[in-house]
Amino acid sequence: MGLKLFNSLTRKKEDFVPLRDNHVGIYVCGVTVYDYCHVGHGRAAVVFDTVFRYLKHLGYDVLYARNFTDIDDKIIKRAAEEGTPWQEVTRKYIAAFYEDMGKLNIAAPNVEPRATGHIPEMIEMIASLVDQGKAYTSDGDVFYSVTAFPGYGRLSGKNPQELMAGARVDVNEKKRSPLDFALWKKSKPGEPSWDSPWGPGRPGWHIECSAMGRKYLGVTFDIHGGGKDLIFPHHENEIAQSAGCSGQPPVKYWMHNGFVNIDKEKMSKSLGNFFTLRDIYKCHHPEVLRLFLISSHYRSPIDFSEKNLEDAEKVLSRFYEGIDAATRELASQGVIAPAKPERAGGAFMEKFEAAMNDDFNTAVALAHMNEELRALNTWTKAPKSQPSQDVLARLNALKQAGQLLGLFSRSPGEFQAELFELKNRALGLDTKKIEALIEERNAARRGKDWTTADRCRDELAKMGVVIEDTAGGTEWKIK
RNA sequence: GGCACCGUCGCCAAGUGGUAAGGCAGAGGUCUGCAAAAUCUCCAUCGGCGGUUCGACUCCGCCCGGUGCCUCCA
Repeated sequence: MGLKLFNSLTRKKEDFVPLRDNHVGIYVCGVTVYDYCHVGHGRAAVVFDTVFRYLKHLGYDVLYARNFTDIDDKIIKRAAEEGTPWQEVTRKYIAAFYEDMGKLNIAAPNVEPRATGHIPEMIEMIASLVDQGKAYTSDGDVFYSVTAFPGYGRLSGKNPQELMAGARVDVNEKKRSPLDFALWKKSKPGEPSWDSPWGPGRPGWHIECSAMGRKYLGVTFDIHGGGKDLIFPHHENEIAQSAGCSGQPPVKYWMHNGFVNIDKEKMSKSLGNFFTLRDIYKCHHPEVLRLFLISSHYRSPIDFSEKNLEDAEKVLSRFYEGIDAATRELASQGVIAPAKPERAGGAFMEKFEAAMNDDFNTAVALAHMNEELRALNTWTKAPKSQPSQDVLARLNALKQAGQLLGLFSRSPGEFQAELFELKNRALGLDTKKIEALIEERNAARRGKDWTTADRCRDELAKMGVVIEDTAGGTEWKIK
């Protein structure tokens, strides 16, 4: 059974068939670099990173492009606010993007084009549209004439007539129709500008994706992704431009991820209810955030809350601990599990792939992983129940599945240490005191002085420390 | 107002025309001096009302409740 994915254009789940044999071209709208990324940006990045990883896992030769919008009104505005050149604004936030997204274990796309690096390509497309009579110039601006494109509204399910009627669009005398959108914007004095056949200016937002998608992936490519909020007008306009230019549909499958909500409301700048990734990282492990983000289907809205992150942390810790315990048990039998799992098979992998093949159903994939973890734990407690080579294969499969989802990027030890660090930042625990208490308790236990032993444990519990007596000694962690 | 989408156990979250995955929390058991961890068992009839059907939570209609898009937005 092959991959099926939901195509926003047809609103149906479709069999995925690449345009060119084994090659897949995928373009995802990145971010406009004028501020720090929030959880919503994180979700989009995680969703398409997971798609990217999984397509490669299926054996496709994937070419993944994700852009940076590094020139637009918001950037110019931010530069003015910060009193810095606009190039400094984009430099700063691109660096922040890599830092924040890197922690989410987002793999690098094959190409990361920037709008400002592709002005000639955009100008060429705009010129072509003007030549074809599908765009017009107006006082130094160039607009796309939406009425010239018969399929307008198909992706977003909108009717141009109705859009026109209910147009709340700004009144702009330069435009022939309120629905027309800018391909090229005349620059005001002091604003960044590029020379063009229509005078100095800068590109409109939509044209960059059309130009860069075409340049790197071809006139028609396989998958175009982005957040649901980009469907209209951004992607609708992109189709109009690209198809208007070439006469060909630019994209075969459109994929859109759902929003991150806070109390059922969309997380957004204007509502002010957003959390930046770097804020989250102050209290939560990035991989916990990633697990949270893939714990529901990518097209559904997902409610961001402290409780949900805590749940995700418990799940992730359980995975790491189970993998760690199984790995140790195997090692004790002289079986060494490789850190990087090889290509795995087996019943579990088949179920995992079936889930992922069903429009990237990560929630079901995780359910299978939980079941497999339970089986693994059962073995760890009773190692004679299965041959260790079989267990090694199962462990490998579980790790591989997790890594396909961008999880298990650390060793169990690293993960525990990072989690400890994070939690201890708030508690500021006195490690020496904890170890002294544990020693006191163990001394009491040796003397069967259970009252003292329990008192020590209660005291530790009050500090937020949980202890665990194992065969190898007493271990402790922060609750 | 127009167009979409959603409403599944206390919480999170899959799913389906033939009687509901998984996680958290909870109850009980095993293990443990006691715990913790792990494991086992238990724990929902799917917003409401009609209809279609041999059979619906899954299809249709209406109602109630919630959200999104229609302006920049992942």
